[in-house]
Amino acid sequence: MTQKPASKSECTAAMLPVKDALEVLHGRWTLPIIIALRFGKKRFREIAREVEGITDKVLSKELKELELNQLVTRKVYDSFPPTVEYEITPHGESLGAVLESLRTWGTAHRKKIMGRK
Amino acid sequence: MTQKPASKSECTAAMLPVKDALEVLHGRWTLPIIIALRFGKKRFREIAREVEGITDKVLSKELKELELNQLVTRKVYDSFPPTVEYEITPHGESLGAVLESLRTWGTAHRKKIMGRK
DNA sequence: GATAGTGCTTTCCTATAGTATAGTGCTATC
DNA sequence: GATAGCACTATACTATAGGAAAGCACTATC
Repeated sequence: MTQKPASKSECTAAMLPVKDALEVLHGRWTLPIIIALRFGKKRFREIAREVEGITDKVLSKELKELELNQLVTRKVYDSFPPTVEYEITPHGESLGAVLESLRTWGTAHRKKIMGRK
Repeated sequence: MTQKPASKSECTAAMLPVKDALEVLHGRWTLPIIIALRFGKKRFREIAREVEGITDKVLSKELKELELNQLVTRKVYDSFPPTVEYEITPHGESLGAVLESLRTWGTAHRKKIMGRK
């Protein structure tokens, strides 16, 4: 699909939203967290346990970012030991299609590059 | 779409290829380069001019990575002033669908977060 | 009354990505 | 014969992501 003469503005326009999306998905932890939450709402400690290797500091930071991006909501029940629930938003759920296409391509890529598995 | 009990292995399996795909797409420059090449084969200097801000060193490194990932091919014509042509492979082209879904989601995200534009 | 669990925050440190700048061997042009 | 273009490579720096470890206010349990 080799197209038109390719002006700079065309490239930029084509790229901006893609860049936005990738900025949301980038880091090492964003994805594992989102995927964990796609299986149902969870508390801080639960996420920390499921996303192995992450430190509290980083998890806390990532969750803040996800909240800013309106991908998850944070509900605080101020009970005796603090209870905070994180839940994915509809907007977060809408990442499903993106994840699916990444998964499809990633699978093909993996076969291509690594031969198998 | 809140699903099953969510075992660790399920999450991992769901994630691996997605992670692979994101690893290919990550960095600041990969995408601009790929998009530039989707408009047609180009020489080193042409890419350098189109992807503004990139330095030669980084471009050279990124192109090597893309070649390793079999997303672009490198053809050297050993003429008087060196001529090297980079062209996207079919596998590289197959990123189109991914890019498209990233673009779609990114557009929605942009509207949601920034209010407009 | 010591211990453990909760959801964080703080400090300090390292690794990696990216930047800036210059240089190389060669040629064609002025 | 100076300059500029080509496709790189080299060196040395900065910025950002993330890691390790501890602390905090609080409570329920032993």
